[in-house]
Amino acid sequence: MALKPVARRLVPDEVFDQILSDVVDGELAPGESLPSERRLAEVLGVSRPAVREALQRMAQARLVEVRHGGATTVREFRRSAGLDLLPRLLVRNGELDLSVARSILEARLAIAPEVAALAAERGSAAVHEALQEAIAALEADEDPVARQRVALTFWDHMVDGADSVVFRLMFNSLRAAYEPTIDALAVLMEAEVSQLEGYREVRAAVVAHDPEAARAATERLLRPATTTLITAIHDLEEA
Amino acid sequence: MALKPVARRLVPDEVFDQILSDVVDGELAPGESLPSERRLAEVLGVSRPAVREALQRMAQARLVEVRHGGATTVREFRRSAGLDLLPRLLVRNGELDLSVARSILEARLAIAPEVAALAAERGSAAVHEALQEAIAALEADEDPVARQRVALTFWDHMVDGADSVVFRLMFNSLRAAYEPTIDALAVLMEAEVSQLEGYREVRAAVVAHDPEAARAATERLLRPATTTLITAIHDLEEA
DNA sequence: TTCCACATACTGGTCTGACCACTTGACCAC
DNA sequence: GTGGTCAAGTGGTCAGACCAGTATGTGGAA
Repeated sequence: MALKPVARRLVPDEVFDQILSDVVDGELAPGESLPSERRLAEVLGVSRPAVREALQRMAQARLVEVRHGGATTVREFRRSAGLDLLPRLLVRNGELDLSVARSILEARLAIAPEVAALAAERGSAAVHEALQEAIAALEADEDPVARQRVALTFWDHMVDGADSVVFRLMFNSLRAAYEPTIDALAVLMEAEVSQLEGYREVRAAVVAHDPEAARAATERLLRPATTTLITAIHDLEEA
Repeated sequence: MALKPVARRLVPDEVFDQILSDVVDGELAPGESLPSERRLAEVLGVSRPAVREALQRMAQARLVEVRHGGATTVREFRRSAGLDLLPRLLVRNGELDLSVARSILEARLAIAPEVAALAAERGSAAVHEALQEAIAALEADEDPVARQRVALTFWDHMVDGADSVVFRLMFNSLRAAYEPTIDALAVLMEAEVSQLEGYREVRAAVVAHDPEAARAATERLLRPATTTLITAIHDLEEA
C-alpha cells in the first residue's frame, strides 16, 4: 500500500487557486475587474476574510491590483509576475506545460555554467567536499527519483559555492518548480544523472579554481539531455 | 512642485513588513517559533485577521511554515525563498545592501548575453522595431533617470524577443528589485546608457539573427559598468 | 515500572456581522 | 465649466465566537 498524506485544502488556498487559475488561463483578462469581495464570498460560499486573504496573496504575487474603495483589477501577469509564479505555470490543470518546460531547460543550460564559473572562483573546501559527497551518493543510489534529488543537492552545493544571493534565489525558485514534477521527469533526466564522469569533471574544475573549465564542463554535462528533451518537446508540440 | 502620492500604510502590510524584517535580519532565527496569532495581535495592537493575513503572505513567500494546531516556525529563507524576495534583500532599513547589489550586477552580466542570444535566434520584426525605438528614445532623453527607464524597456523588448517564460519572469523580478532604487543608481549607471553604439551593436546582431554576435555585443556593453561598480562595491566593503 | 488512552489546553482555521475609509459618479449650486 | 455635496459601492479593519487540529500531562491498565 502506498499511502500519501491526505491533502487538506484550506479554504483561502482553494479560493486563491481558483482565482489564480482564472487569471493564468486568461479567463480573467488583464484590466478586467473582479467581482467585489462580498460578491465573491457569496458566489464561492465562503466568508469574506477567506476571499480577502486570497486576494491579498494575489496582489503580493502581482497578479491583481487592489485599490481601496475601487475595484480589484487583473494585471498582465506576464509583465508583472515574478519567478515565484513558475511552479504554477509549469504544471497547469495537473499537466505539464511543455513550452514552460522547454524554457526551464534553456535557462538551466544558460545559467548553470555561469554558476559553475563563480563556484570555481569562490568555492571553499567545504563546498568541494559537499560536491564529492553528492557524487558519491549519485554512484550509490539506484532509484531514479532519488538520483534526481541527489543531483539537485549537487547543484545546491554549486550554488553555495557561487556565493551569490541572486543565483541562490533563482535556484530556489527553479527547484520549487521542478520538485513537484520530479516523479514524472526522473526517467527523462536519467541519462544525465548517469554521467558520473561529467559531474566529476565539473567538480574537478571547481576544485582547481578554473572558471573556464568549470563553465565548459558544465555545458558538456547538461547539453545532451537538454537538447534531447527540447527536441522531443518540439516534436510533441508539432503533433 | 514635485508631488508624490501619499503613502498609506495598511495594517496587514505593516505587520508583514515587521515580521519579514525580523526574519531577514535574523532576529527571528530559523527554526524558532513565532508567538501565536492571538498573542501577536495583542502585542501589535491589531486584530487577528490582520496578523493572519500577514502570516499567510509570509508562508506564501516560504519564509515561515504555518502548521494547523502547532506553532508557526521560521524557515531558513536563504534556502527556501524565491527570487521575489530580492527587492526586500536589496534595500534593507532603507539602505542598499552592497553584497546583494554586487550579486545582481554579476547575474545581469551572466544572463543578459544569453537572453540576447535567444533574442537573436527568435526575435521578430516587431521586436527589432521596438528595440530601434528604445535606442531612439535613449538618444533623445536627457534626464539620467529617464534614460535608465528607457534602458529597462530596451531589455524588456530583448526579453520579449528571447521568448522564454523563465527569463521573462526573472527579468520581472530583477526589475522589481532595481526600479525602487533607480533614483539612487541612475548616476552610477549613466556611463552605460550613454554607450549608444553598444546598444546599436546589440540590436544589429539581433536583427542579423546572429546569436554569437549578440552575446558578445551584450557582454561588451555591460561589462565596463559592471566591473567598475563591483570594484567600487568591493572597495566600499573594505572600508 | 512501563505504556497507552484520554482529557485538556493550547495552536491555527473559519465564520459572522458590524463599522470605518475611500472612490466613484450623479447631481447641484455657483 | 468648476467645484461642492451626497449616496452607494468598494476595500480595510475589528471583535468575538466556534471549529479543527496538535501537544502535553495525567491517569489507569498491563
